[in-house]
Amino acid sequence: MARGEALFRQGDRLAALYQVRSGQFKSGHSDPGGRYQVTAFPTVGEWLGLDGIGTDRHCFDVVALESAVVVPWCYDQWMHRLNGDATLQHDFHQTMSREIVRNQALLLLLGTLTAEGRVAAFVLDLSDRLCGSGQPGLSLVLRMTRNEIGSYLGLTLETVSRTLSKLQSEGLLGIDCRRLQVLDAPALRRMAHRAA
Amino acid sequence: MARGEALFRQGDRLAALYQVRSGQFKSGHSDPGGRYQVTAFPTVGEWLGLDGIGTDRHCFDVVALESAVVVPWCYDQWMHRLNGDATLQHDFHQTMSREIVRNQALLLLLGTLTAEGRVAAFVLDLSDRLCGSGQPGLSLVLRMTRNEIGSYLGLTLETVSRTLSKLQSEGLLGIDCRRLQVLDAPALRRMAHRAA
DNA sequence: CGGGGATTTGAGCGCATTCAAACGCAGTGG
DNA sequence: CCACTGCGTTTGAATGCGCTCAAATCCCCG
Repeated sequence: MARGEALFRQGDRLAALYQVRSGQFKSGHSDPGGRYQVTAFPTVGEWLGLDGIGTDRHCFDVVALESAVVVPWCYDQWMHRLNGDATLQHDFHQTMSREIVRNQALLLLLGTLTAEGRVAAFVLDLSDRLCGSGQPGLSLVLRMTRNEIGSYLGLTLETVSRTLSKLQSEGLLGIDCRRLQVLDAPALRRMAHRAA
Repeated sequence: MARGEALFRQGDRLAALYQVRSGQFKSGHSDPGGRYQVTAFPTVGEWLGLDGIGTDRHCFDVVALESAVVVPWCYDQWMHRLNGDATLQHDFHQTMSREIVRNQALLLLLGTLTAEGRVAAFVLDLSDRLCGSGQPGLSLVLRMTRNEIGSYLGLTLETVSRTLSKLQSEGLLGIDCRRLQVLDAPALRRMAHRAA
């Protein structure tokens, strides 16, 4: 699918679950007041659409941030397969459970960290998921805007920009607009784990 | 189980899933830095222990805030039952999915609302879950401390206290230490949906 | 090469936090 | 019965972090 294209939209009926083969996505939600918040940046290996099982309708949008490939699994067929395969069923439950845990980690982040800690955690998380366990100096491309990052972290786009600049001036990471490299993962990790 | 007793603790091996029959609980997580954050206040009807499926170990503590009753389901037996019953399996998936969605709603809350909006949302959520759809004037008992509420909402205990006092002085709710009643649900709802 | 969105940077402000003190209440022991 | 202690709550004052408003610059893309 192409950059900017939606895999599904909030309110769509649940048709299939998807597994990401390549590409970065954003998953978001707009509330009654009309504002929009990014709730995740899914990427390779993750499942999309799990939010729709609860009510048969999707609660979030999922949009591709670059050209991407996903494998669709028709929901009914998938359930039928699970029902005959205890191992696959267990794997699937583990996936959903981990999704719950992942969100709770994010809650902790939003509830306790300063802007610096949030951005550090975001950078580490993204580099882990895109490059495997943070090899220092490895460069990656941020497909999302500062605004989207801010929405995800509960910050304004200006604060995100300022914080990235600050972390760069301290030598913890290199950043050239969308291109980013982690230089001092341990220091970032310390920020991400420290209290507000 | 008695007030203050733990159903399970972070790191415990997953033995069973539990359904709450009565009582209020808190679910929390302590991070490497040693700080503790409340991530939910489960109550009647909710499932406990779903976080443990992903890794076979629980990622959170669950502690009773008052004497409570839960129904345990041995995990292996439960999985076996699911495997032969497509309807039950679907119900269970819906439960897990809703858990995911619930957390994302909380993310939105922490990411976008002011202290006032957060407290309003908390009060409404709690009264909905304890009393059914907010009947005005109905009084309920907060089993958790201001500190626990603040931890859950990403605020300090002082801010929670101040905000509750303010909402009371505006006539939106009545509060006498642990006893609380919703007086103007629509106004609270507006606060909880308004932007920061 | 021009246009528009994204990004960076600055200045001032406001909300929530931090620090601090006083009060209420339950449990305990003299 | 009352002082004493500990914990939870309330309230006040001052600080500071992140937001708002604003302007300049960069970069992608047509």
